[in-house]
Amino acid sequence: MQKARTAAAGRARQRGGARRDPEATRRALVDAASALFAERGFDGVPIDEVAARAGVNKALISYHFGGKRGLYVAVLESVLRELALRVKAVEAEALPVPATLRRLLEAFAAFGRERPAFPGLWVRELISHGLEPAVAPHILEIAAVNRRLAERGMRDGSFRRVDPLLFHFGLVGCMVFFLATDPPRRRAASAGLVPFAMPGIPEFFRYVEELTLKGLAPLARRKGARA
Amino acid sequence: MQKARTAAAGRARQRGGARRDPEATRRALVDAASALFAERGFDGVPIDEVAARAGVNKALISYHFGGKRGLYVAVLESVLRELALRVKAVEAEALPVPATLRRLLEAFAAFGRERPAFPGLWVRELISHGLEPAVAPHILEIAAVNRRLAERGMRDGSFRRVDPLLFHFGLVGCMVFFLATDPPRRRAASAGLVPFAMPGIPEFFRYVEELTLKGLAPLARRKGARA
DNA sequence: GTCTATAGGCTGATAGAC
DNA sequence: GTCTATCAGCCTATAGAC
Repeated sequence: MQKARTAAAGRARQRGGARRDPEATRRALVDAASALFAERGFDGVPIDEVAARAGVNKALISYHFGGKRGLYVAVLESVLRELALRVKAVEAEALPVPATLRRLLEAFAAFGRERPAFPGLWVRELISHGLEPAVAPHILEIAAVNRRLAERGMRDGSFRRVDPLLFHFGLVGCMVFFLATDPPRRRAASAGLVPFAMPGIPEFFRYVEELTLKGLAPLARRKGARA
Repeated sequence: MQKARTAAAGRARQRGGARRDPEATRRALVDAASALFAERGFDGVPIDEVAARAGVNKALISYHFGGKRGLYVAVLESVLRELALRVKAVEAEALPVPATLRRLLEAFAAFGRERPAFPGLWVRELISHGLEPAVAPHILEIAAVNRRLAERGMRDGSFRRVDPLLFHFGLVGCMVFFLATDPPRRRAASAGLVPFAMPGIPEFFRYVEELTLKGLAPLARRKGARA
């Protein structure tokens, strides 16, 4: 929890009207909302609680973000921006295709590890409200990285002919779904609802990596195609 | 929409107290709720509306299902039961492994076509509330079918060594995620938020089939391994 | 079993002082 | 920019008549 900073900021501004640094207020709100929404979803969190955790007044949510939904979108936007950044960083490493694929998987896995509740938040948003225009650019950037990877793979002989868009959706679909359902899967396992051990994220991601590499390999096998 | 039947039932019982067939009431409620929840999610639908659409009084929801949440669970249970039934029917066909895989994909695709909003409903539920004990058996049955398929594939040489559970999650993860996000993807495309044509369900499912078959094929290629 | 009517809780938003 | 106070809306659950 990065709650310490937030609470301190709240205390610092505790009394009095127009104090200072509206940007800090916005950030405190986004941080608090980020944690809370991730845990319980949009409908599960009253704005009073967000304001309390941020150490600011709830009226400020309307003032700065135009309402609860506006704050929510700001949260999504900030997190997805960061993910897109990481994905682009992987592309910039300019490694061979199989290594890039692995680094991409790792980037998503790391993201899921650091913010375990966010993939679920994102999937719910996508299903419930569709692609929010404010976050669309980040999503498109990620898709573009994946598509370029597929194209490069076809060019250099790592992959056979494949639709880059299908490649993209297959890859992120698997990953995001698994990450989003990991917390509930873990809970179901602990609750004894399931008669087997649930696979973990690293295990599953390794499977996806292997499946992708082998499934897209050209018919004539290449020396470097092993996982 | 199967609304005709529902509305008729409602009209038929329109006036008076204790009328007849409580089972019909329950079914009308589940049908109405199924459509409404699928469209707008649990929080998006007031029970008044469900009752109105079912042509019964809203108090009956508490009476028969113990509240809104109980009705919701009944909806999930009924739909997942049907999906599990279809999946088991595919297994009972006892076709060769690649054909079974294809029929499984088809069963999911058909399900998504007939109830386009349900995959989204299910994913949201999974993420928000975890695996509801009432539906867990159906989910486990589906997983079991997939696991047995993987095991059979390894036995008869269609597949190389693979963890059946990873196989299951990879397969349903891809499918369910794609189905759940298909409606919003389509909307995003119509809204011009995206600079390319979105792939359709049949296209994507064919890709998954091919990727799975080739990705899991033993190193020594087999004659029947082509899609 | 079904319906009517009502209560009670909670929530998001704003008006207006500082 | 920030805070206090308040409002109006909506939703679920139930008591009780038929």
